Amino acid sequence: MHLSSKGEYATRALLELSLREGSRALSVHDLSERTRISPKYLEQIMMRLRSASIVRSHRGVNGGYELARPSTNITVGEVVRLMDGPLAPSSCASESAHVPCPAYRCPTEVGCVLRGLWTDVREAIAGVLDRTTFGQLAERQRDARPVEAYAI
Amino acid sequence: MHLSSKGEYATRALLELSLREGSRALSVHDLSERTRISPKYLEQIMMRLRSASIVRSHRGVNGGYELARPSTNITVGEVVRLMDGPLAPSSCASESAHVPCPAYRCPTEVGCVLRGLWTDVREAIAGVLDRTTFGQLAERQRDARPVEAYAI
DNA sequence: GATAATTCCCACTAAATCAGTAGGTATTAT
DNA sequence: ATAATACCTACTGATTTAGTGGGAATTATC
Repeated sequence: MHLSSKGEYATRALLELSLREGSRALSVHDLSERTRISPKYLEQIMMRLRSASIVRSHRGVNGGYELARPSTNITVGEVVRLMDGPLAPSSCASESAHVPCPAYRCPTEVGCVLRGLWTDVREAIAGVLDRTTFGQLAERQRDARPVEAYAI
Repeated sequence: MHLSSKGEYATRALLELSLREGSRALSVHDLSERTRISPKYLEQIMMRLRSASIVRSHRGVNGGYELARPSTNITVGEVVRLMDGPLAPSSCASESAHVPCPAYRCPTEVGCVLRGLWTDVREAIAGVLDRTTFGQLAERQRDARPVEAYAI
């Protein structure tokens, strides 16, 4: 049930952008230093977020990326689905990319106990990720003690 | 967040064994026909379940596999962890295989908002899978309308 | 004791996915 | 004009996935 690095990096990058919402766009170069993600890899991730209209970009000098919508209107679930595919553990339980079960004890899918189980898991995951926005994460981060306050 | 085929097949095989709990052991050959899983692949899966003491085996003619414990005492979470590794989406949120975060905004892990999020997801998944036993699944299956009753 | 059914065990593989890297083009502020 | 940026496509090496294959050991039955 592991998230890919794309999923993890995309959330990191978007949290960073959410924390500086309102200020000017951040270049991949700067964003990669702040998030410690390889710049060329991050570039691909940002392009994918752009084509999904989660961020928008400006080219040329002083260009970069910024959120395309308010951070309170971008859910983690949306981003994880974009980078890693459906949340469901089995495609028979997926809403976004449903594929019917093989016939094993599941002829009509209604009443298949395994499908029921995977659906419960899907809903548990979606319950967390679809209700959490980057606005909330940024708020939690600001409420926490600042990073510098920790002894390392 | 997709389950591997090993995880899915192991649950299918164990559900099948749970439905016939008490009767004599089932060979890989028979089990593979009932679950529609390639026999050689299923063999590997059953061996792994055996070395984890979830099933036990008998060799020779009329040999096969049966549950090593009552089905009410085998959770889906245990099986999924065995076949697919930790439930947590990120290893920083794993109980069973914890690996510290990279330093990004998470110097001591306490108060890291992303870790908090992945921990919430892990708990949501574990909340379903660790509370569901194969005994329950078998019961649900028996309560459902029998497969033959469906029009196909 | 032979035979056939079975688990056990190890090696191999083709395909897919992952996690990037490389290099060039287009755009734009200065 | 220049330099900083995003845009785009292709490539790659490592790992994982989803199996297959073949033979040795064990055991019930004849």
